[in-house]
Amino acid sequence: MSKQFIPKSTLQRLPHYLSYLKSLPAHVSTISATAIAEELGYHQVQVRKDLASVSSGGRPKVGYQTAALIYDLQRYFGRGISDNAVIVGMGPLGYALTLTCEFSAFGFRIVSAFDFDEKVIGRRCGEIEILSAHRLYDFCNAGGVRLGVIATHADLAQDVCDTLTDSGALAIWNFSSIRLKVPQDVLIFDQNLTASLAVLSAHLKQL
Amino acid sequence: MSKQFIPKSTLQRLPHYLSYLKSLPAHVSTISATAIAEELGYHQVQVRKDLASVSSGGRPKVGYQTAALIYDLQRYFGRGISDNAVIVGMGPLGYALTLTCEFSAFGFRIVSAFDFDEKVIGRRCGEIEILSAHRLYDFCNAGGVRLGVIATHADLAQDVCDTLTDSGALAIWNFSSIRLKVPQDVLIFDQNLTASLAVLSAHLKQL
DNA sequence: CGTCAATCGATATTTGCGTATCGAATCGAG
DNA sequence: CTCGATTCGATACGCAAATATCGATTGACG
Repeated sequence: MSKQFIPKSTLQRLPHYLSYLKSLPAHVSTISATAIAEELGYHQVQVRKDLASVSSGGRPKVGYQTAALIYDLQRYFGRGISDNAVIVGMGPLGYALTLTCEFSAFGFRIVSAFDFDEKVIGRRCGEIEILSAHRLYDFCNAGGVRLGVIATHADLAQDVCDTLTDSGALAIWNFSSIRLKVPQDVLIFDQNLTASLAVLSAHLKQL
Repeated sequence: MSKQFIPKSTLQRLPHYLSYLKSLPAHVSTISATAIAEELGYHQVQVRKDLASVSSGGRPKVGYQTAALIYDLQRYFGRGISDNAVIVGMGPLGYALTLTCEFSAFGFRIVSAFDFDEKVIGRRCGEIEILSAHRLYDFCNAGGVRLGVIATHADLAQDVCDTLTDSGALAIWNFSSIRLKVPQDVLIFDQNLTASLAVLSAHLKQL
């Protein structure tokens, strides 16, 4: 188990391991990297490396202890105090994200949602109340919000982003189609659906 | 302009160039790679390489012709006949994707949406009719569907995927959290929101 | 007309990540 | 107890993409 830097690509695979391990029947107490790789379509060496970064190792000829792996993975993601998060832009996409993403499994707590549209302000999305986006700055400043999810239109995204980072947000999950400018210490994670369509489109055209 | 293989990472940046160029005032007739890189936060060499893959080059001391670049980019994505696409799983996420993704800008046409839930079958999402997922196979077979968007729960995803590929789909845009197994010639593009949360969570924890 | 600065495009170099290889450890069978 | 099969983990290699470097071209200006 190395507590150091874990590459992004590894981090993205870890949830796959976790959900796969949890899907195993209870009597499977150990599992080999070979078996995991086979099932998930990864390379066995990659599986060993990935698991080594969060867990304390397996035994030759036996494999890894399923329960210990699950424990280590869950601890890695869930550990520590929950990070407060807000979501801005409660159109269909913001609405869907709020309802379907498992924020809590990764140590996040959605504390509020914001929108500019008077028609949705005051309504609820699940347990979350939708507030006016004009209250965003004050709210974040007071609540120690660390993650901001941006699901607004492109033309509002940079403003919202500035508000979030100015009020102390340290990471932005950006669903808008533009590149956000942020201070150096803020992590931007782009989830640009437009870019994905570009890849798919190009792939089909060049067949 | 190289008509050859364009790497995935480049393809994902191309839409950014396009939307930035379109946002420029009309009187900006030429622009340098340096300026674009500055604005979008890329490296200038990377911008030149990226643009070289779809456009026919700029001139030293002047830069690229804005209009020509926009034309080339749009032609690259929009060219050819529209590819038919279907979306399966009309929960909040499928609903949001259908309404907000600019499928048409990338040569896709959403021909239908599917769900397993009797309560939503028969309803409409924008101009799209929601059909029973049991009709998926026949529909795709008849309609020459090339792209399938999977926004179902994880436990249904593999079944849906099999149906899609069996009926001729060549690319899958996968929003479920599991790894799909597909024939070799089918492209899977994973848009795993869970994996993104993992990266964000890990980043905040290791501060 | 000649010089300088800006910019492009081609060719290295570097870096990050995936993959292969190999020795060491462990368990089971004979 | 010994041998062989399996699996782990460390090191070495390879590839693809990002970045650096450099010469070539163009326009501006004196």
